[in-house]
Amino acid sequence: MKVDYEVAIDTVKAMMAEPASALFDPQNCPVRDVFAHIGDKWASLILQILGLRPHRFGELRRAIPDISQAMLTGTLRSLQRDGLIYREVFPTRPPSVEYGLTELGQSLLGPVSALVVWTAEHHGRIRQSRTQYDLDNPPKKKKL
Amino acid sequence: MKVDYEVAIDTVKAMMAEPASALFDPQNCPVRDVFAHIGDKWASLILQILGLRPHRFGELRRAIPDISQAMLTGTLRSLQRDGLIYREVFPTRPPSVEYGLTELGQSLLGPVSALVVWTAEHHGRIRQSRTQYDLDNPPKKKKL
DNA sequence: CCGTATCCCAAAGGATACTG
DNA sequence: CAGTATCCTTTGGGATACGG
Repeated sequence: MKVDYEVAIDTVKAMMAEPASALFDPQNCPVRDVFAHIGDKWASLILQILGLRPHRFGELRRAIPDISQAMLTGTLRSLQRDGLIYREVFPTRPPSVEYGLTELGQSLLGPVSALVVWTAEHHGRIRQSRTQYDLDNPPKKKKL
Repeated sequence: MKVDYEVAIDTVKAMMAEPASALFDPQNCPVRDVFAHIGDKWASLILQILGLRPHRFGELRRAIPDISQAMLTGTLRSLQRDGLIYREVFPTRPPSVEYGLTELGQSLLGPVSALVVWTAEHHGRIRQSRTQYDLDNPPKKKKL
């Protein structure tokens, strides 16, 4: 599936132009709502990993060494609640649990990956910009 | 500019396949780094608004009624530091300040808008999924 | 092996008052 | 008008220990 960025930009502009656009309604804003999830520290990473293939709980832990068990469980729950991933329990001994993308999650993988690609391409320039900014704006001095 | 989601997905998969991929390096992961900014509660919203046209500080405040002055200032600083927006001061009395997208910010608008469009299209299904999940998983009971 | 519960600290974020 | 400083509350997220 292909997407034209110009069209997407215009679509969003049109959404914003509506009076009382949902985009500006703190209660009902899809952007804040969804970005709050996929934008969090771990969710998009998990999404990408599950995009490769389904993983078991322990596999995910090993794939993301610096995540705590509590956060992994919590993030998976949240994604599952949103219908982006499925959770399947196999009644083995000891039990094993597999996570994978639902169709909805799969459909999210495209736009998110596009953003990741942008990110990877421009990361250097962003870091450069930060360095420059910090040079121009040295840590402030207190009044004497 | 058009983007093929399949290509983006494959690109990211290739990035993840590399041994010691930067994507899994907590220190150097562009995804975490950039998502931490644009994924935050306000940054993407500001990006979209500035995509419409440059805005003054007060205009932004009015456009986003539920943002505190401190958060607005902080978010703008962060975006400026990353080189996504510019800040221009007009020496009027009283002074006025204009914010707008840089070229880099403009180039980010496409991928982010694509994600916003996805979000708007699927928000209903996500909310539905949440409701269903909450029905299936009633608030837990304490042990007696 | 998976998941939950608890505790605790650090950072995010809001309100308000003050300055250039 | 724009921005800073301070205070205070809420949340995010890590460590650990325990239960199914």
